[in-house]
Amino acid sequence: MGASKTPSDRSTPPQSPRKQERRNRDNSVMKEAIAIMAEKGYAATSIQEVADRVGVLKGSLYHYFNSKEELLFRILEESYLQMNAIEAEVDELELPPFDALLEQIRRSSVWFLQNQERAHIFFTETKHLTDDRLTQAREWGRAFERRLSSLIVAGQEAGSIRSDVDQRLLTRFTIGAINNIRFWPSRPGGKQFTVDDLTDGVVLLVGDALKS
Amino acid sequence: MGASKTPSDRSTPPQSPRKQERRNRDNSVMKEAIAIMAEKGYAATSIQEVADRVGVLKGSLYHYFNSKEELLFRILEESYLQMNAIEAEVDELELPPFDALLEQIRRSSVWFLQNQERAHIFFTETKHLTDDRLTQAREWGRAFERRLSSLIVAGQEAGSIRSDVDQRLLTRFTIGAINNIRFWPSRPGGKQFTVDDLTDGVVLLVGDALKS
Amino acid sequence: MGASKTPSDRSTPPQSPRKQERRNRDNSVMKEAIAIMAEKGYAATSIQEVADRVGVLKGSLYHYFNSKEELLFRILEESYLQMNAIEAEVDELELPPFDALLEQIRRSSVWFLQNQERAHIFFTETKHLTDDRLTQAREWGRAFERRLSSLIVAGQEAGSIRSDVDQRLLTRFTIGAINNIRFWPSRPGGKQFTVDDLTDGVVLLVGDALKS
Amino acid sequence: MGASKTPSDRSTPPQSPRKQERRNRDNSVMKEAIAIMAEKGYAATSIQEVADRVGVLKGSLYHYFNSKEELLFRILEESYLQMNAIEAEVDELELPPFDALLEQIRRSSVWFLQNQERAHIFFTETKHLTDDRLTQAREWGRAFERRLSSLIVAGQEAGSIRSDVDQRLLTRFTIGAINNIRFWPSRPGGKQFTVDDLTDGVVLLVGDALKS
DNA sequence: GATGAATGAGAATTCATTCAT
DNA sequence: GATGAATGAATTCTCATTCAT
Repeated sequence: MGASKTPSDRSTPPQSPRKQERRNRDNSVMKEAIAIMAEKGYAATSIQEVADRVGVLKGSLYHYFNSKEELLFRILEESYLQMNAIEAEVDELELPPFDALLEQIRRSSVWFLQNQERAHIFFTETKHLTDDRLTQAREWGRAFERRLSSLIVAGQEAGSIRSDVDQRLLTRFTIGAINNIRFWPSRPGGKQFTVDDLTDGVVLLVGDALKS
Repeated sequence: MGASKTPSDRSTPPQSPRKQERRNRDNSVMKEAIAIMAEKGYAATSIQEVADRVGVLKGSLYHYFNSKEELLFRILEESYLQMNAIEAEVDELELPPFDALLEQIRRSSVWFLQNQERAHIFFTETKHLTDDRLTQAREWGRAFERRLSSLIVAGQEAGSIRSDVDQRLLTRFTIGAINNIRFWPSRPGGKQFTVDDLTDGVVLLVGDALKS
Repeated sequence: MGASKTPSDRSTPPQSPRKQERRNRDNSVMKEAIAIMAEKGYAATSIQEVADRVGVLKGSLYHYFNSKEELLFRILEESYLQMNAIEAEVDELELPPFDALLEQIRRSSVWFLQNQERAHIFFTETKHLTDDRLTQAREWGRAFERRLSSLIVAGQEAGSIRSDVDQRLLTRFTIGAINNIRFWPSRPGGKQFTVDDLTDGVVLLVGDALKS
Repeated sequence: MGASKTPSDRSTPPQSPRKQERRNRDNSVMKEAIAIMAEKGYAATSIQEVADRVGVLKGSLYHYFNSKEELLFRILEESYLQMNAIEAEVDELELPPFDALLEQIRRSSVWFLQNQERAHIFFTETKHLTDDRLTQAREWGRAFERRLSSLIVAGQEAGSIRSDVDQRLLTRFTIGAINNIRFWPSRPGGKQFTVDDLTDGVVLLVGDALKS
């Protein structure tokens, strides 16, 4: 009956020196869910599939989250927290606006490149949340935008950023450039670029586009 | 229009002075499908919902397409054909590379802004195709990239486009900027930008970023 | 795979004498659902089971209702409407209060005995409704109670019904007697009582209990 | 109230000062299970919910019972034992049949009113038992009926209870009246009745209905 | 072309129960 | 006794698709 299961099959270790093997599924659940959702999108991702990859029955996954939507929310939240931490780091550098903006672009880009799947989900799947979760996640996005916007406005006031283009357009242009960097490494074949190659690229290009 | 279900349908015109109704239905199917898929994504869009909006029963939709995937493919194909037509128009102008690139950006942006939903689906839902349809749609995207790439390379050779950044990065940067313009008008409140405002913006910014 | 559809396949049945066999499932669905829910209770009744008895796949049942709860509501609603019609009939007789009450008891009892399953569900499963449906169903019950109550009060005022017991107790006692009649025929073995035997019984007993 | 509960069951506690904690948990399990099952019904009651209210994890509950069905059985059994004790008390009074019957009604009613939830479960959820447990619980119900029946028959023979109605109908009428008293206090608003008000009511009404 | 009942597969979720720790 | 992860089966509901009429 059942499909093997026999988790107690061990027989080798007599006492029990490692009491793991249980808990860390939580990480595994997040990891697999992120991988599948990034590839197929939230709606096309089935709990079954996540369970298969984690190696548990689908019902068991509900020990780790209460609903598929909550799982998505957690993924989004983690991403937000990490991106938020990056903002805080840049703040501490107390750079002048334009430099802060470029530093923010650089660090965000690095994070996006190192967390392509998370980043993709963040920009793509928020719409599947509902109610409070949707409200909150949208607020995260807005906060990110507000922040870039205020750096840009400050740069314009300081004269380091061009003023012949409306700050809202500059902001969206910049956000777009950052968001899109997650697609840059995609096409394999041909020599790969390093993360630094890519980030240097965006920073340079966006910098030249925005400077006054 | 709204509800009702075409009450004028039966009995009156014997021959066929209204071949248009058929056409209209067909257009209506595409239109509603685009609206819903842009909003919710392909996977979360149900045929039922499209049928409701069109005002037909679910089963009847299969007179207009053979499968949901084919419907998606048709949407994508239409978009591709229109974007392709734009490329052809730009070609006919026989401009020097950099100018051709900027003109291409401008016209693509206009199209993206006027067809936000289509554009969104194009960049977002291709992954849900399978087999031949997937292969073909991917090829469309690659062709678009190749074309921009060749303009950029030509511009670099002509000295009008910067050469201190790898052409592949310049290409992706440019594509990203175009793709992202579909999000620019989003936030309502505050004065709206016209399509021209926005296109002038991208062209200016990308131009300044790429010029040598 | 794709294509096909073969719309010209028809050819076999020329006229088609019997066009039934399809629609009347609706009655069948209600009937089987009532039987099972009366026996096991709403919560322990599975859609699967209903489908099995109706002879369709479970998914197909959703052509007949939108949710299990709606199915329950429909059963309850039908019962309510029938019981309501009985009240109206009694009203038309324009009897003095006590006689009206007894007539109401008699006719309700007949209905309860002839619709034991429905009646049982009505008194037992309302609690599984939610929101608006719950509110409405509760209101039905309250209306039934209010009506009996007003007949009893009128009887008290007319002197035909005892006044040494609070009318609310008389009302509940009467409702209880009616509700419980659905259990009277239960135990088989021994000679069965006819519906008339049983109704004569309740009317007589409740009448003697209430008369002044 | 209370009564029995068989506190002397297990081997007289040896030492252990806070053996009560255990007892309390056990009581708490019964108490919460009764509350939830009375409200939602057995089938709609989840072990999870009981555990939540008790303040233990789901799995831990299985120290207190072997299965959900056994839990139900225990609830039913407790009720039966208490009702049985009431019968015994009435027996000891050695009253003439009709008086014994009324006394039985009175005391049963008091118990039902003071144990509404238990009583409700008793009359409502027995059907969810299976096999031996079902057989036994049904026997309890039948014994209760048999007893009332024999009092009624004796009353008829003694001439104190009416003989113009078949004793089986009188029995069911009486049982119904007792069973239903658990619903009498329901509707709040307006002045509440005391337990005595209510019991006096049933006894009076049933008495008048049955007397010869 | 349109209808609408039916299919069959699969979705998310719940749940009683077990068991090693 | 208690924990909590896991099971395995079942449950409600959804959906793309078919097809006789």
